[in-house]
Amino acid sequence: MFRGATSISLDDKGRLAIPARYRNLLSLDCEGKMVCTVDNKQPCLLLYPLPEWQVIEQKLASLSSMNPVERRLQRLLLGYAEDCDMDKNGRLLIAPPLRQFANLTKKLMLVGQLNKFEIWDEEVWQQQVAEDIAAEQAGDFTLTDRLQDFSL
Amino acid sequence: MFRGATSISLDDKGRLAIPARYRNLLSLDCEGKMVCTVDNKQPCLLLYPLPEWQVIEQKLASLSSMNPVERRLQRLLLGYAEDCDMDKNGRLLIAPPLRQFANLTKKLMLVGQLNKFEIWDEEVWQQQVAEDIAAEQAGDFTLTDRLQDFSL
DNA sequence: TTATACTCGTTGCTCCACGAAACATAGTTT
DNA sequence: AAACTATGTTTCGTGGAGCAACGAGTATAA
Repeated sequence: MFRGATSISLDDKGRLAIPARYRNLLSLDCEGKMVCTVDNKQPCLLLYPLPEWQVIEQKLASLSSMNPVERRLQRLLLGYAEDCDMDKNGRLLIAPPLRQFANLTKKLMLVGQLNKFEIWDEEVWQQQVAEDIAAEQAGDFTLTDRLQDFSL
Repeated sequence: MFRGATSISLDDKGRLAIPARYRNLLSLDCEGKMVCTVDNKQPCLLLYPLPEWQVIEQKLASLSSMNPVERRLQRLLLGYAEDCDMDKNGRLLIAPPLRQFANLTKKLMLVGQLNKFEIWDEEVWQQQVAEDIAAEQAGDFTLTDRLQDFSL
């Protein structure tokens, strides 16, 4: 699956060129069809190959639109969701609302996260990483059940 | 199904041009026949393809007209419901009472929510989204059972 | 170590499709 | 019959998709 972080620049139309090393896999996996939406906790975008996205959509569909909290999640994730298809040059267009949400300007980071990518503005990404490292090294976390059994 | 938010302007007759990418699906799904009504929780409109609406109508019919809360829901949704058919140019007319309910003026947002669309005045939508994001990022929510297992 | 070839990322340009607004026609009501 | 409303048509402008070329960085070989 997808790993690694790449620095990429948007062109003046807001298009993002997928690194060559991911293109074959994406063509096979989903014919270049992907869905981009926002992360509900962080100022970054999430980019799913279509099959992966459909799983998410299923989950969202099962939420109750009468419950305000669940409705809010639906509104955010579905409202921002956009189909993004790779063009013949391996690029995809990021819609203006999404760019605005993640503060994307010129340089961004495309970060492989197994079944999806995260898309960060490069500056925001640098900051985020710095904070994460500081927190880990300070031992600033509460051990959850799942981390108990986690060995690297 | 339907996803993504699009900014659209009403023409001076109160007509709304459905984005081209939805038109084929809508033609196949319901021959352009849709039903528009109000949302009971938010100042926005709900736009259902006819088959989807018929499901809703069934559910509404099954509510008790003796229970004041259920009765009120029936009155609102059924009272405002209007048939909206796409014309030959992929546009549909929003009746004045509906426009008034959602404060629609010139610019609106058409938001795909799986089996239906939401229609918001653009300014109101911006505000709503800003609130939703703030609430999510602040961790300001009560975990429901369904959200416990929700992973993106 | 240096030179050459190739791949990949970036940018500029052109063409076409879609959306917005204005205009035109038909139908209805008083 | 006149005016108003609803529906259909046309035109224009903007923005997105495709195409091509340039440049930087890397690998390979002499």
